[in-house]
Amino acid sequence: MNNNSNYIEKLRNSGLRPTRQRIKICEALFNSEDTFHFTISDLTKIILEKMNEKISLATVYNTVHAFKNKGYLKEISINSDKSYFDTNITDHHHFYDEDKNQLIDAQNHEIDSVKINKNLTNKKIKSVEVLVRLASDNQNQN
Amino acid sequence: MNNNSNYIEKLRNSGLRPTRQRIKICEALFNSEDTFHFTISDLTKIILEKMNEKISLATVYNTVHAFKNKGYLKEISINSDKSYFDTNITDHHHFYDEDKNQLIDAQNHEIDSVKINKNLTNKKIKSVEVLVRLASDNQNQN
DNA sequence: GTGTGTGCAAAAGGTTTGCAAGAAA
DNA sequence: TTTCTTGCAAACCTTTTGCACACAC
Repeated sequence: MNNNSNYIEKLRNSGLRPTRQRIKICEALFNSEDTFHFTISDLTKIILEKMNEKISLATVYNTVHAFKNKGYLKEISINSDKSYFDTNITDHHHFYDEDKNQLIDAQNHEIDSVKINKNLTNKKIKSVEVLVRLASDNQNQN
Repeated sequence: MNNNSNYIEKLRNSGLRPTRQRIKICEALFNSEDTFHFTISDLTKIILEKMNEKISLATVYNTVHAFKNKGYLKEISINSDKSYFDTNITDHHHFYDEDKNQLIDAQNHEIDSVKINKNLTNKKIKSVEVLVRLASDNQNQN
């Protein structure tokens, strides 16, 4: 795993000291090819159970918010239960399966880009987020 | 204000007993022509300050959720701070002004309907929500 | 009278904060 | 040695819950 030297550099370049905890969190978040969604408690659990390391909640919050501010993570609004974060920082939309409580990245072709026809004087569009909620089709149950 | 008899009927038709508290909450929410957005604490404050009536938090939560389940209110996801509700229950999208922390209903023509190109076996689309985040344009500040 | 709704206070959950001890520069 | 970071516990806020009392029917 010489990824760690990349993380150290990445952190340093962002003005964040490469501490043991932050490097672990980088490993948990960015070692996989696949992007994924998580809550703070998911992440804490992953680090504790899969990586055998205990990082205090305050530090996890701290680091996740720092990463979000640096643009390494995106926050997603699904409901007000908790905050969900996404390691996929490209512009993309989401499907939310309400039966399985599962958030799914939409592929580019699955949701056409949204046209905004509004006069935005002195304002700019920061983001356009589409959330498509899905539920089982009762007319066609099985 | 003979609106109250409408509210009483509306409540009764929904299987909700028309209590003093529920009628007050109806007045607070539905007396105006204009739709609006609110949090539970907003609503509690409005009832307390503008209508001089104290309704316990538990009852406000209770009633707002009952109204949401009956389809008289919609819940909106902006962030995970708190739940926002909308008295506009038609299909519509939102702009969120991050400078003013203000949520604005999009007019139908302002956001074109979103095309979903996904194979949804045994699933149906429950809702499509677009949230456009706005911020001040720094290239054109004033 | 019976069943539902209300109000209070306590509890629960997620998130933030203050501060002393520890690590990085 | 200076500055930033961590960890813990306490605090905070929103939301939910349990239960006795009150109200609608």
